[in-house]
Amino acid sequence: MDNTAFHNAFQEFISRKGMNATAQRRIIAEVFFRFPGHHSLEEFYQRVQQQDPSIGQTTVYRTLKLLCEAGLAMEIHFSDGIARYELAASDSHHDHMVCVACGRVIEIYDPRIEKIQHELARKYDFLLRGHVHNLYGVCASCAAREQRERQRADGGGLPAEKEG
Amino acid sequence: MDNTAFHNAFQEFISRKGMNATAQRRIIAEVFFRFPGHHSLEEFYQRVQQQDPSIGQTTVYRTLKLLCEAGLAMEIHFSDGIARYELAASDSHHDHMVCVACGRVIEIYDPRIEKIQHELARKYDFLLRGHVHNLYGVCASCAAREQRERQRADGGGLPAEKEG
DNA sequence: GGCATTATTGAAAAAGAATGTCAATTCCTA
DNA sequence: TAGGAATTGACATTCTTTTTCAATAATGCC
Repeated sequence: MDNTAFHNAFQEFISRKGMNATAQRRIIAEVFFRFPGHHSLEEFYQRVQQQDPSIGQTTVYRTLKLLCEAGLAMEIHFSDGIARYELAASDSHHDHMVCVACGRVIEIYDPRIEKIQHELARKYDFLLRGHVHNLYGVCASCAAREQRERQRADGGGLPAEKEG
Repeated sequence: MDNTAFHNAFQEFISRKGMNATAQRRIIAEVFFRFPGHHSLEEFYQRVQQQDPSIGQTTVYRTLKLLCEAGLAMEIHFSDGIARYELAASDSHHDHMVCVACGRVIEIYDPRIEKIQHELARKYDFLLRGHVHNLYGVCASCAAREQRERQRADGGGLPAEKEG
């Protein structure tokens, strides 16, 4: 996979802002573009450390913010309160099915939604940069577990005579 | 608006779990059911304080978690890292068009998306509790402003002969 | 190439939010 | 109403995000 276009876009943003293209920024951007999926600051920091242990967490943090400003990254939130970052490329998708019980995340993709999103952007006169689309619910196994717990609670608490 | 059904559901959950129905829990649930929209712990706490200043933040926090467990509340995250809670009623919509430049938020609603969401939940065997759907982009006026700034940046650096 | 200026870095501290602790209080059952 | 368990609320702790600031590195100028 070639990420030249991303690097160029970042470079261009950096110089337009009158900022310096430093080795740290290059390495962090590199890691970001090559590490698919949505990851926390900590996870990116670990990866960056492998590349160059001298780079600090603060710099990773700031560079991720910078990538967001440049429109190349997106900060997304599931339900655990930890910020995650992922590629905000127009062909990357941010549709997730999140289990509120166990935290499991399934990536989903439906071209119809993409199509409608573009329609809506046109309707409201927006230049679409990305989106976050999280469906929250309870996955099958957690639903089953909750069901069992509910039954145990009924059965254990007091022998229920009444129905419903 | 009558929230009896919600209160009953909460009551039922409380007793099913073998928990006590306390005055605090009743007041907090009351505030939650009557305070429309998505609010942070702090905001709910303020409201509860008005009702009963003796109730502590911890109890509000715990009761909101309880409401989530009961499937009556949902914890949602925008992009500021603060957890917000809102009614997990099936008819609540969370679709927003957000301008990343000026922060303007337009509420959107498209029944086709709702329909697809239910389809997807079925496909992945999830019990849907709610969703967050944010489209991020640049609104028309901000896009125009950014365009001007880009041109000024070009013009300022070196006298540009070419037209964009 | 060397120097001054300015931006950037990274360790540590601060700020902020979420969660845990525990003695005091309240609630439920008998 | 008494006993035992659950709950409460002030505070402490943990965890993440953000700021601070002295040291360092990059850029432009000569």
